[in-house]
Amino acid sequence: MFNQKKKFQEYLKSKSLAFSKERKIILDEVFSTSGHFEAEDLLFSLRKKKKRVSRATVYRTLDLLVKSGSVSKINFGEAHSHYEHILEQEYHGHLVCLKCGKIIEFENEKIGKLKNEEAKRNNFQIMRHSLEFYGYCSRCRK
Amino acid sequence: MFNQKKKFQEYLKSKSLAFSKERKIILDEVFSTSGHFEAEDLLFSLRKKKKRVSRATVYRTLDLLVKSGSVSKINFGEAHSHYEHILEQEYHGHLVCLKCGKIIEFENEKIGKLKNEEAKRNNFQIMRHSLEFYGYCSRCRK
DNA sequence: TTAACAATTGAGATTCAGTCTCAATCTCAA
DNA sequence: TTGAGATTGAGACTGAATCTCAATTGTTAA
Ligand SMILES: [Zn+2]
Ligand SMILES: [Zn+2]
Ligand SMILES: [Zn+2]
Ligand SMILES: [Zn+2]
Repeated sequence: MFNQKKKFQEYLKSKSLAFSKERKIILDEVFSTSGHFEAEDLLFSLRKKKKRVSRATVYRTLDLLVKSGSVSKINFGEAHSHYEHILEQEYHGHLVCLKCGKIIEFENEKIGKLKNEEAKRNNFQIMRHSLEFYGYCSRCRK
Repeated sequence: MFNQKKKFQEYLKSKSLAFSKERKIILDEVFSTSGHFEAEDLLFSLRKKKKRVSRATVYRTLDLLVKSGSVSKINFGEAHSHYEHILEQEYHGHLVCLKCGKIIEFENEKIGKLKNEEAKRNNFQIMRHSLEFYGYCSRCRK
């Protein structure tokens, strides 16, 4: 988490981009939330705290965070995206409940094996992955 | 493919829904394309062939196709969705090139093992999955 | 210091995919 | 034949995300 914040700052430096007041506010907010969040949620949390940053800046900064590798953008089959700050876990996926929307995270090193196999087989340089299982959680299956 | 068309018709019957002229046009078009397509592409192909079906009906029918299990909806990190008719391949994923947009399909039974492991571990009933690896294809990596 | 230039921002307009509304039409069983 | 429910198309609408552009801030060179 601490490393990830640093990573973003290094990224900005490497691209000669400023670590502006607004970018700091967003960075801190992102890493103060746990788990997944949506861009609009982030925007409203900031508003509630009277830390006014425009919607455009929120989206722009989230893009930078994604590019820097400290945040990932995920799609759970909805119209909008979700984000999460990247944890140490490298081989991380999600179980998404189709009924209640609950999201369970898992980590499984088989993802790494799969990745290596397919990278080699297809001569592909894999930078990141996205793995979601959709179904019903224990409470929602009848 | 043939089975999948039938599957859709059975689904409609099971829900007392009509296999209307429009639904047939869309079904045929979906299964005449190979690989992935976008809803707007489908709409446009139909227009070119003078088979006029409204945008609303295209989207509505794609939803039905997804529900029937004969088509799947995929997100490759873009704003719009992609669709593909479901093949026999059960454990199927995608390699997406971040530069040229090329999509390579793969099938790997490790996905099945992973699925079973996580289903058991989290007491989850998994209905479907989505697995994408993002990176650079052989032509795009320098 | 100052001038020039580039980066950054916010407000609001715009885009775009997808959904909704609703009146007209179709289907089919009673 | 009637009527309830299913289906459709046109176009209005929505919501997420992006774009525009003028104002502001930061950086560099003279
Ligand atoms: Zn649930
Ligand atoms: Zn996660
Ligand atoms: Zn490529
Ligand atoms: Zn595929």
